[in-house]
Amino acid sequence: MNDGGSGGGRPKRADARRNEESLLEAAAALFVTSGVAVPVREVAARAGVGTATIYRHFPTRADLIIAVYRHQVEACAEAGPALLASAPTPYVALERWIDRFVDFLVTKHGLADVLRSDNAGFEALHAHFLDRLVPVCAQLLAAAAESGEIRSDVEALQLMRGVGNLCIGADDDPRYDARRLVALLVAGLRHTAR
Amino acid sequence: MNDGGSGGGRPKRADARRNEESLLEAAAALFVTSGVAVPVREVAARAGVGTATIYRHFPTRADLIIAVYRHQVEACAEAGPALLASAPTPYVALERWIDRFVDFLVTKHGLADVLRSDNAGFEALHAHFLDRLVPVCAQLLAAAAESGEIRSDVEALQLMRGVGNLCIGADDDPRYDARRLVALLVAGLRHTAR
DNA sequence: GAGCAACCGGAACACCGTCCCGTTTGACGA
DNA sequence: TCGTCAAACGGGACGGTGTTCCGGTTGCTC
Repeated sequence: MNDGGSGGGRPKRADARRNEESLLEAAAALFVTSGVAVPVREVAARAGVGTATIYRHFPTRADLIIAVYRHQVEACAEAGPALLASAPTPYVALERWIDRFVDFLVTKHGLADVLRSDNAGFEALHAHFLDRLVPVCAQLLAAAAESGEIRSDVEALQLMRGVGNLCIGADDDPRYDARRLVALLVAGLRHTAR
Repeated sequence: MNDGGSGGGRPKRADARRNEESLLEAAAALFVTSGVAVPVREVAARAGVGTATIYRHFPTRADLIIAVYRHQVEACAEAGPALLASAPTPYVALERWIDRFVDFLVTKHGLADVLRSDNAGFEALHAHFLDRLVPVCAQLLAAAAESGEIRSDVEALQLMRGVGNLCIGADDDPRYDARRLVALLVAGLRHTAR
């Protein structure tokens, strides 16, 4: 999104890059304490910039969220093939990868809440996250299907959205165990006992 | 909540009852077209009353939603025992009842979106809906567990919330099939093939 | 028909996201 | 080193939404 200044065509101004960094830092901190829906003004205030600046760097809230969690999503995506290689069976790899994805969602207050919506301007967020992760999930699903462990008529996108939805509200109600329900959902993929 | 006037202690004034009716009617209509998150002013305007009036009758949005859907929730609750009696096995009854619950959620735009939140003032809504439906669900679960069809370590509250969550955003994305995922979740309750 | 309390409507307030405009400041060439 | 100018900035203005307050109105009762 930005370039350090070495190669590119039109390097950003130094203060602009500094502000972008400040905003990312402030957002990351506030996301932890107040959730991803924290008011724009708060992020701007904490970063020591004006409200307009945040829009200049991150036109929508989704852009900010993407930027903050980009590397974590990347790590999750890369974990897919690794798990497939290391786990005893593809199904186990799928289980573990989904578990990791759940971890990612649950530890970010309210991330799942916002991941769901298509209607808002969150399509960008949706697009980025899913574009990166759905293929990984699809690979795991295909492997597990081919090994005969699970049914083959469920698409990765569906599964991911289902998992995402199940994680909504997971962190503000101790009686609700998202991980448990996700495990149930994944178990539902297996061929039923008959 | 109100009394027609026959039995009770302190009958409401006629205009108040008229307004409450108007509000319910307006809300029901707008919920269908604009979802349950329709602005308060719109409901008030359509009912031909002031904004304060809506707060007088329904202090929170949850109260309004409860009032609008009260009889449908009731019908759903009553369907539980009926299905248990008519279905071939308790598990099938559970399947059908859950399906009915999903119908209820999906046909109301955005109802599930709001059903999830504990943080807001939606606890009342949560409380009412769940208080009424969880016991029914628990009964079905217990019956299916006793007949040996499903595992017995999943609580009704968990299942209901999971189903509710899976229904979020079901009506604004044709590629997302909540019913399908819920079926998967319910299938996950069965004992795994080994 | 009069009095009173319940009730009403709309304006006022608070909060949030978004956009605009006058000002500042970093980068670069002279 | 210094002047120039576009990029970037900040804070305030705007529109929309939920919530509350207050003066006026209206139904009920005696």
